Amino acid sequence: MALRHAVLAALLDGEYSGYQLAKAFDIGVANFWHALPQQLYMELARLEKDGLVAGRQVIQETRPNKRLFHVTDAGRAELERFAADVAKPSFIRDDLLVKVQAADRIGTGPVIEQLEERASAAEAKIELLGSLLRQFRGDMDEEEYLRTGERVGPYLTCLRGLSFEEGHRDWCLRIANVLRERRTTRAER
Amino acid sequence: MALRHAVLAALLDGEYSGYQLAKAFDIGVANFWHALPQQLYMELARLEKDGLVAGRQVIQETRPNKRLFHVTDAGRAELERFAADVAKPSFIRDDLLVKVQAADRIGTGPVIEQLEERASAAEAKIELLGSLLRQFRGDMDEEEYLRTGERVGPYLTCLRGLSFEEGHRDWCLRIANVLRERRTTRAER
DNA sequence: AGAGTCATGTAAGCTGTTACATGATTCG
DNA sequence: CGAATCATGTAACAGCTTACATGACTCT
Repeated sequence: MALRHAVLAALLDGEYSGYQLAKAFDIGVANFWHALPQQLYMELARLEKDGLVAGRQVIQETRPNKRLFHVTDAGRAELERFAADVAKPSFIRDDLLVKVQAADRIGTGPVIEQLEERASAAEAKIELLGSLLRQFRGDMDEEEYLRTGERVGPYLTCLRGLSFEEGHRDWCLRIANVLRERRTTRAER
Repeated sequence: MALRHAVLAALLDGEYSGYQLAKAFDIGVANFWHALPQQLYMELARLEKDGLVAGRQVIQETRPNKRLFHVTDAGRAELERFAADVAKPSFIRDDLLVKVQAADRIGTGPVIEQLEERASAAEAKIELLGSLLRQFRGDMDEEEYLRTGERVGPYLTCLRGLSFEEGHRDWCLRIANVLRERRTTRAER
């Protein structure tokens, strides 16, 4: 059970509905965990049953009703326990890298295109994370915020996301160039 | 079915047994896909049944017998098809980042320790990848190898792995320092 | 003598994805 | 008027992890 702790950690800063959580898992939380909305609804139900989160119904008139969840003391204790035991190594799974591994044994055209699309997507995410980080730290500069800010957890994970996306973008562009040049060279032979 | 293509891509460069593949999935292939040996044995059986790989028995005297697999023409065609259709976005799942997200709401001691262990592990992987890359390119320098080398796919994915590990190491060390300084500051209050 | 490597699998259980299901409101 | 947003779930299926099972050889 691993999604469980990601949900608890994401829910530490206030009340969220399943729907809002799903959006968080698409932006900031995506830097350390990926999950689909269906999974979140199921996990929230399980967490509530186990007493690690509690929800309250909010009746809305112009919108469907929703349930807002927060972490209970038992939930915080569970996170504490989780933080202390050994972490599994992180792992990557990426279709595009599989394609690159095969790149010079198959047609490179579509792979080059996808590398460039990925680079654009990474660029967009970089900008998104940049503004998220600016929002977090307000008027402070980064060093000051990291020393004195109230809540730095989400800031730190976004920093990792930012560096990941930058590395990803640079690699995609470089590899796209390498493959394109190799294609030209071959065509000339 | 996603592991399937990772196995095909890893198997492009010759014959491997399940056991050898498992080791590859622990080093170079780990840069784009993670899988346990059990999964590989199962996947190889399925791939063989579907005619995408073929295996031949090798009888050994001082070692248990083994089966060496290679990609068939049908397998190569399947990879080609795979490379052309849209790639799912890559995603990360990392326990340690979950802990960092929660960091200033729980005890940071164990998290700092784990960050430093991770940094060492990343460092070890960086060295491993460095020597792998040197082995690949022989006497050539990187640019020359990327322009003229016979088979650059595995080199390119290792480059991504290298940059990922470097980013990971740097982040771990920086975050460990940030959390440690915040702890000291709090203790002084 | 004990640990590690070589070598291959099965089975149970847990996790994650895809497809299905519904329906009002708001924005362009 | 169509698309996106808000809002929550169920069910079937596919994929992954953990535990079990075996056994010889080599290195320290």
